[in-house]
Amino acid sequence: MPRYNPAEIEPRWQAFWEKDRTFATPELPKGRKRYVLDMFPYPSGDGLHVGHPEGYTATDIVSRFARMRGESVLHPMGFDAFGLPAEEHAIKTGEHPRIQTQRNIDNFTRQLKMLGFSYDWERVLATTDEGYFQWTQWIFLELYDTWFDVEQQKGRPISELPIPAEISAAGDRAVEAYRDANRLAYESDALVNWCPNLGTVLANEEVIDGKSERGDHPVQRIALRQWMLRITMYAERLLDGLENLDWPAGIKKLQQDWIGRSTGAEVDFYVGDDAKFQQWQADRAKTGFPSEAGDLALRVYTTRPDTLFGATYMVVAPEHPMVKSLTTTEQSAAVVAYCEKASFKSDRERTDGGEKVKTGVFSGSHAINPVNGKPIPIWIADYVLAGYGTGAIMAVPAHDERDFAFAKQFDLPIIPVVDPPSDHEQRNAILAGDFCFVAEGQAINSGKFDGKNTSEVKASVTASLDQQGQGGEAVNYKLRDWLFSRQRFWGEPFPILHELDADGNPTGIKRGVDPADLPVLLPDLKDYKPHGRPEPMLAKADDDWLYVSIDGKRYRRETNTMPQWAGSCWYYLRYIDPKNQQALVDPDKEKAWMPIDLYVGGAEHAVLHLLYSRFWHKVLYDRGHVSTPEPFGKLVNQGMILGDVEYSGYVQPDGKPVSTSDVRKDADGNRVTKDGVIVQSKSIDEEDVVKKGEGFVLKSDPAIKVDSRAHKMSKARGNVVNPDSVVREYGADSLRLYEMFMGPLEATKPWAMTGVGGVRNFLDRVWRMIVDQDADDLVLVDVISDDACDEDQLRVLHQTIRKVSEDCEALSFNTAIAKMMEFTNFFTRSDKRPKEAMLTFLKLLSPFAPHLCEELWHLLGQEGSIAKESWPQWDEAALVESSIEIPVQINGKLKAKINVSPDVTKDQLAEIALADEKVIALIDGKTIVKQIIVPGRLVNLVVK
RNA sequence: GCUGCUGUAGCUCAGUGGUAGAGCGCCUCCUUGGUAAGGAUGAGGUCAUGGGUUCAAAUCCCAUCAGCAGCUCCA
Repeated sequence: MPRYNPAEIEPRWQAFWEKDRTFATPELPKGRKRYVLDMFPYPSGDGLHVGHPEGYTATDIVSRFARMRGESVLHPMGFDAFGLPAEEHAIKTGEHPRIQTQRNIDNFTRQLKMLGFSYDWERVLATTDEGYFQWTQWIFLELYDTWFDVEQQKGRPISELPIPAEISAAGDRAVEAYRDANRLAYESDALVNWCPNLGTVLANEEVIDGKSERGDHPVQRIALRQWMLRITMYAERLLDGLENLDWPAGIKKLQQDWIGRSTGAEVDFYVGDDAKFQQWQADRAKTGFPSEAGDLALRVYTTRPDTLFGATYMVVAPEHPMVKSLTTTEQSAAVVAYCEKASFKSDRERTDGGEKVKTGVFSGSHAINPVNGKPIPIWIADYVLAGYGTGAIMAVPAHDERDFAFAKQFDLPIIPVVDPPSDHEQRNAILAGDFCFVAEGQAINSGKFDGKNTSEVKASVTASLDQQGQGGEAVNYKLRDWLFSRQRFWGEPFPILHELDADGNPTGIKRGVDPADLPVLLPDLKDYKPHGRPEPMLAKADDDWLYVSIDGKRYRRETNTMPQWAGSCWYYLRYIDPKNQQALVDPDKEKAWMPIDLYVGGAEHAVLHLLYSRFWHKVLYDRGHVSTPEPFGKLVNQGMILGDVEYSGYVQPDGKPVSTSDVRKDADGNRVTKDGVIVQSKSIDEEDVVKKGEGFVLKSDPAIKVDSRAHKMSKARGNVVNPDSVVREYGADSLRLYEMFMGPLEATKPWAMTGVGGVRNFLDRVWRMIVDQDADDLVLVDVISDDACDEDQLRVLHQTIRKVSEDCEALSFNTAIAKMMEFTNFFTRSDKRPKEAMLTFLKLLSPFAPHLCEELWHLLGQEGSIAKESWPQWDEAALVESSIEIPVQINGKLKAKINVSPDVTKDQLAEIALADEKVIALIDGKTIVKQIIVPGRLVNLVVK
């Protein structure tokens, strides 16, 4: 009884592929190349979940398909293995994170191999490998050695940075400081989440609502010395580069929005002694608009310079450097208190403070509006962010929602300066200053600009400010420099040394570790518990590690570590040449394999990983280490896999069910009925519900509507599906096939275990199409023959070849599978199954269900791996049917069908249609007004 | 609030102006000493709703409704 038994077949073929090195990649491609990449996983302790194999199966099918078409395919896998969970585990158990990490990698590897993916396992890497992070550190040194030439829009070696004469004159220290201020990797003070109770610095994701995730302790924001990467210099190129990428439009837009380019003007508002305003203006007219505003002016950035006449007050961020100098003695106490309070709020609290009630405090001083010489008050408020633009704004309450809300709150004047279109519903309210209008219109209350439209006024105001040296055009980006250091143990150490003076204090001079001395390994620690000080974990290391002497000078190692993003920024390059000890990648190999032809991963990496990688890649490109300006040519996001559909309804405290249509959310977030009775959510068995109209209702009471939806898989909900158990019950080929059959790759879709059973049935059917499972031995069914296909079989076969080929290219795997199911249904009904057709079919199915196909391929007497066979070609001639059915419509409605040869002409078709009995009856006594005849498609008669 | 995506059979989805389809599930019947088995039939659709364009609309246009996802003080 030789039944289909994946548990026996699958491990056997996996062992064969490994021994045979079936999927070993050539060092250099022969002929056409295809680089197919999965976003590599973080090897968590939970192992794979069913979301992982979705993308992995898709890329595996593409890779196997491309190989069979004669292409050289690079299809590697690795592990993004630095990360917080391993460190948390180390803190708890004292076990080195490397041990736990390796255990998890081993488990992931086992699971991935169990699924039969055709990775070239000889290229596997982990970001935690010393031979890997050596080059991560090397790239950091390259960033450290690079400055961005704005003129050329290009990163260049720091040795080529032009040094201004006054800096050279000030000596070597000044030159070095100038260089440091221009490097792509630089140090700066930045706010971190310091938790005094835990005695450690926390990552943003470890902080929830201002409390630590672990222990619920308060978290403070304190400034700490940090490494930053000057990604902002590449903003324009990161934006431009998106244009030619074959990426989902949504991801491109997310990146564009994240970069957030806006154009407007910078304007200086005089804040000095009133008496000297005219003198200042005259000076400015002579010198022009300086690069720094100086002490006498407050510089703002605005995208609406046309509304300058409506600026009735100014706001600076609490962190703005001029807060102190702008604050008067009387206001001092209030301002200090306000700023301190703001400093305890995280960015999140400041930006999503519930109802968005504006807070602020008056500084006591005034600025002079450059367009009309009028003094306006300067406020300090945290709705203005220090990090965007200049950290200060001119407030135009009539035409900006936030300024409007603030002006209402603090009773500040509102002057409309843009007249909305005359048909605007709120026009009178806007002109009265009672309503905010943010769109474009005609200038009013704006002196000589009155009557002009917004874009004209923008241009003329900017030009006139420029002439007076009080403003200029400016471009701004939302994108911020990348905070690149973490105060953690389990990350790449920075290859940087800080020079110490005779007393052991830092001199401020730094040097990179000599590339020959890389990698800088992590120190051995006795334990991984936080040391309780707001500084990095590596400061716990022994002096042996911490201090270095070079040429008689003493240095202390940098103790920050790199963030998890670092290793994932360039791993795709290392796969090309994973064992190279001379370079991060051999240039010839890099040229031959890059760019990546298909990159598949989750949409959660839409912005950060993909933007950071592109940034590093562009720096490497500028410095001549890679040959393509962009790394990822085509990107596809696989959709999320949700848990099985669940039904739920609401019940009152007495157990009485309530229809979901009668349940609302009250102010406290409770679910209540119309009468205010709080109800409980209750899950309902699938058998107790029935479909009615749009939704589902209780079988027992159709008036009660219930919710039906699939939820995200989570441990808490208990709906996580484990690939190990699916493979055990159904086999890897069934899991692979089901993941692809669920729906389009990009769609979010619910898991249904019955569906896995469905595709398993299909594979069983494929098995029985070829194997006689009723025989005692493993023999073929007797209907397998050496005859040729008949016409219908040939057509079905070639239709299938075409559909599967086209769908594999287009990543529409679900429809390809549906077609193969049809093929199987057709041929199992057939009592003559030509062997040639079976072999061709197995080749088509082999990228999807490789184990089963290898097995059947051999049972049909073939040698070698089916993975090495060439992909079938379809024959157009075989697709044509000898007779086709043509619909005949009367007035656009289908009334009859006629059978004709596919190549009949228009006239013949009309003749045949008009001779049809049904048609004759239907048009009897009527006049044919018009005949629409499309050969091969239809006949439509318009009659009266 | 803004943006994007999606509404076709019980479920998951094909179908880009011309006959409403597939797979799974379901019903009924048959076969079966290897049974979460196989075979054969069949039912099931206001193509979310309303309007428009057209000889003809699931498909194009407008509006509405519903669901999902993401973003949100960026001056």
